[in-house]
Amino acid sequence: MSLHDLPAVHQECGDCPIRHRAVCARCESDELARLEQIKYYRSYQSGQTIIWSGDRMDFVASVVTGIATLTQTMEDGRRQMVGLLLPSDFVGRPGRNSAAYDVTATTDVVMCCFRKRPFEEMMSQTPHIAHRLLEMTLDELDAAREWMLLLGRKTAREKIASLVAIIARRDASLSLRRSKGEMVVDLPLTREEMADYLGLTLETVSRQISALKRDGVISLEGKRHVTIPDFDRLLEEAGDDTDGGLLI
Amino acid sequence: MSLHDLPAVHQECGDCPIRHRAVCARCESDELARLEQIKYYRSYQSGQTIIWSGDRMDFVASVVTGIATLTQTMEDGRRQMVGLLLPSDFVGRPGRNSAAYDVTATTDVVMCCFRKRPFEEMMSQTPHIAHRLLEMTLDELDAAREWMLLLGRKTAREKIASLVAIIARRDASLSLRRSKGEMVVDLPLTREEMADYLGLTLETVSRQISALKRDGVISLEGKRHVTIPDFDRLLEEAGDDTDGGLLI
DNA sequence: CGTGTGCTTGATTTGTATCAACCTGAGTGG
DNA sequence: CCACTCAGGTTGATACAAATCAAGCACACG
Repeated sequence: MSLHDLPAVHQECGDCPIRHRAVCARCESDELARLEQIKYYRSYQSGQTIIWSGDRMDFVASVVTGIATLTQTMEDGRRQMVGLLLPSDFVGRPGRNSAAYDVTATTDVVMCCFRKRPFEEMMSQTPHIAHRLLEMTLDELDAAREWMLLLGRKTAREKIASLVAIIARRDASLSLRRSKGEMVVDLPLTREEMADYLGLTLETVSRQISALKRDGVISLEGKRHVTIPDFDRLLEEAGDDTDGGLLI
Repeated sequence: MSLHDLPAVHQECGDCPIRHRAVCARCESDELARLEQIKYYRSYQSGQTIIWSGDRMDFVASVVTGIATLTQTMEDGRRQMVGLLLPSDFVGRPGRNSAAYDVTATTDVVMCCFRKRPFEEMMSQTPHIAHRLLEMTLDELDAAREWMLLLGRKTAREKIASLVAIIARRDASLSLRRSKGEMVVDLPLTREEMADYLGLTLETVSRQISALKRDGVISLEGKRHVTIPDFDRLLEEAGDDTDGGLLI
C-alpha cells in the first residue's frame, strides 16, 4: 500500500462526494467554477502527519475521503485529541497562518486543498462560502462543548459508550440507513487513539470495551467491528439524554 | 440591590465599551446606525439565569458588562461549564432557535440584544457582521479545544494554575497593563463554579488553591483576590508551553 | 520462524471524589 | 447589639476509579 497505489485524483466538483456538505455546499455553479480553478487534491497515507502544530499553513482544505485527527500535545508527551475530521470537514483557519494543532491521517486521506490567499479573497467576495464556513464552525463549537462535558464529567464507561454512539450516529446519518434494529459500526480508531480522544489510558479503554461487551451493550467481531443490539441502551450507558438530541 | 437599582441603560453605539471587540466591531457607521435601531438592552442580576437550555431563543446578544457562564447539565445533576462569557462575547446562534446551554449571570450583567430575525437579515446583507462573527466563533473554538486538553489531560493542580493564568492574562489584555512584575486578579467565580469549569469538585479546587498558596505560586487576600508574584512560574505550574503562546 | 504492533488482562498505586466536620463573614431579626 | 442563620469555603478521613506497571496474547509481515 505505497503512495503510488493511491489514485491520482482529478475530479469535477459536480460529482464530488462531499459536494453538499463541505464548505462549498452553498456555492452556485459560477462560484464552483472559480473554486474548481484554485483547488488541488492531495493524498496522505494512513499514519502520515498532514500538518504539524506551529507549522506555517499556506492552504486550507476539506477532507474528501478518509479520517484525520486533530491533536494537541503537552511538552511531557501527554496527548489530547481535540477533533475528529471526517469527509466534508474543514481544515485550517482563514486569517491565521500557523497551525494550532497536529493533523494526522488515521486512514488514507484525500484532501481538497485551496491556497490560502485565493481562498480568502474568494471568501470575502462570495458570501455563500463565508456563510457555510460559519455554520460549520458553529457546529464544531457545539461538538467541542459536548466533548467538554464528556471529558470533564463522564466516567470511563460512559466515555466509551458515548464514543461508540457518536460514531454509530454519524455512520447512520452518512449512509442514511435508519435501521430500527441493530446497528453495525467499524471503529476508525485504535485503542490508543480512542484513549487520546477520551482523556483515558489505552488500558482503561480496553477494559471498558470488554466490560460493555460482557454486559451485552455491544458485541465485538475482531477488534474494530462493533454490533449494537439496542441503541437506546447504549445511549443510557453514555449518560446522554435519551431523547437522542438530534439538533441537526 | 434589587432590579430597580440597575441603571436603565440607553447608550449610543459610538461610545459603547465593547464597540471595537464585539460582533459589531467591523461595522461602518451606516451599518451601526441600522444595528442601533434594532438593538435593546437587558439587565440581569448576579445569579439570575439568562437563558435555559432548550428554551426558545428569539434573540441573540452581546455581553456589554459583567460575566456570564455557559453550562451543560446531565440528568443526574453533574454539571460542566463549557464557556465563560466576558464583555464583548456573543450569545446565541443564528440559524438555530432553541438554546443549547444554560446561560447564567455570575455578576450583574448587561446585554445588548437583537431580535433574531432582523439580526439574521442584517447578517445576510452586511458581510462585516458575518465576518466578525466567524472570527469570534473560530476564537471560541480554539478556546474550547484548549479547554479540552485541560479537561482531558491536566492534573487538578495544573487545572487551577491554568484557570488563574487565563483570567490574569485576560485582565491584562483588557486593561492593557503589561506589568512585568506581579499581577493581581480577582477571581470572578466561586469555588463551585471553578469546579464546574475545571471538571473537579469544589473540595479539590479549595485544596489545590491552598497548595498553590502554600508553595508561593500565588498569594491570597480574602477568597477571591489573588496576587501572582511570578507569572512564568504560574505558567510552568499550568503545564503550558512557557513561551506564552499569545496567538492573538 | 521470529519480530513487532495492537490489544487484553492482572496487580498495585495514586489522585481525586466522597463523606463529614468545622470555620468565617455577611446579613437578619429579635 | 447580639444571637442566629446561611452561603461559601477549608480541612480531614476514607473510598474508589482510573493510572501505572507488568505480563502475555493474537495476528500480520518480512
